[in-house]
Amino acid sequence: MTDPTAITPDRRPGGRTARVRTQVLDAVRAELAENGHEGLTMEGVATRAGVHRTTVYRRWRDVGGLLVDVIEAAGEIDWRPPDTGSLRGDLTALNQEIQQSLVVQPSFAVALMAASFHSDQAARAQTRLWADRYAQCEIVVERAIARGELPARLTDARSLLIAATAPLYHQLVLLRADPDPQLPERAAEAAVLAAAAGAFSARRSACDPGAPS
Amino acid sequence: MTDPTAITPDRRPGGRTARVRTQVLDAVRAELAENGHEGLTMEGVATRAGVHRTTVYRRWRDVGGLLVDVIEAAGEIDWRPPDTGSLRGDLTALNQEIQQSLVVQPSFAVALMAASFHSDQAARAQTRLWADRYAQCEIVVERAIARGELPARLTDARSLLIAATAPLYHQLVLLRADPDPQLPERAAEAAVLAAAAGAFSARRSACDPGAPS
DNA sequence: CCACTACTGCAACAACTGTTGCTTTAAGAT
DNA sequence: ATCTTAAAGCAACAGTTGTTGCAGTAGTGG
Repeated sequence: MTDPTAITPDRRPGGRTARVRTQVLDAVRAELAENGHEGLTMEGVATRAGVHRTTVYRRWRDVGGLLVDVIEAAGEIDWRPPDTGSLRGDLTALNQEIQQSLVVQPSFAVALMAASFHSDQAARAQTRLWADRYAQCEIVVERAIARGELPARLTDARSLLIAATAPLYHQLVLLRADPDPQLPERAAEAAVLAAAAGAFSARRSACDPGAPS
Repeated sequence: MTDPTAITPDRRPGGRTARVRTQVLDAVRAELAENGHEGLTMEGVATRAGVHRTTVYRRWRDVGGLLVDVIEAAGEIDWRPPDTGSLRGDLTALNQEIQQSLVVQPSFAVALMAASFHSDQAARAQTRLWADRYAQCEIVVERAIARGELPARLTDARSLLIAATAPLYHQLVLLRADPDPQLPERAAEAAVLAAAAGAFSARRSACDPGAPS
């Protein structure tokens, strides 16, 4: 007999269960792309996935649960920041990517942001995803430092990246301005100039491993 | 007899009608503050306002309609940007105000942003409100130019203001980072340095009255 | 091939949301 | 004071959302 308290909790990851999961997640993405995050309902997802309502309710509980799963799946695709040979070029390319993802209609990225206001779970999942992305981007700054484009080691990569990218999100997501084709480059340029002038340096934060206590 | 097609459309702005409106809008603000934008339901607002559901449905149609009214009311309070004597000081103070409004729990500002994803009407109303606020802030840049802190006339006020304030919204609203007491000053400083280095200058946009075609 | 049971499907249900026709109240005009 | 009618209240209704008990299906291990 199988011990119910064993480490293996008698789950069934294979076959139908897995198939239903992909069907449902695909349906979520499709609904999200088609109707925006407004039109994302448990009912709609279930119908499109060819699965019964009850199944979706039981396995994902609510819309937030669905989004968490989708967001985490999005985090698994491997992504590399651009490498153009200059900091300004890298940041501009990065911003263009961001602008692209925010401008396409319907925007999956915007839908995720909007939806993350719905559920704490989804919000946390998205925060994790973004933290990962920014961490991956730090290499851009490190390369710039290695090339001597920035004051050595005195630049806080995260702050620089935020400064470079934040205006895009602000304009397109929060202010809902019309996309400006020059903005990616201008925002990147401004961040580079600020960095060269010594902003983003010597951030006295909790995680300063170099400082002898 | 009163001509029904007269300019006066036989509205009744006074008395009960006005009283109901303030009751309902107060209720919206209270619900928003208490339960966040999630807990904002027509039913809840009506009950709290001591008014019947149908009344709220008929006059405001849906949650978006309620928010439009609240947002427009918020635009009517007169607000002045800080005036500390220096660009850096002004922007820092402005950012501190923004951070304050985003950090207080529960945040009315965040609730409005979250809610503006719900309805196009609310989104448009909020866009208008924000455009007003940024327009009001341009005086801060103009004063700095007048003081000679910035390269004369070559600075696009709007871009500078966006660069200075965007990181706050990005960190606190979208990334949901813990508030950093130094961020308002650092973001302001970075924007000032970038401006001094000539970013935000000579924006070639549609509204360039000075250029002879 | 068979038994076990995790997972899904189904159907009936309660709760909530928004609508509609009608009645009642009270603001504003005579 | 009285009349008119915009606006609010009321009640009954349809549609939607989420839950629950039970029955059926199909992985998984023997």
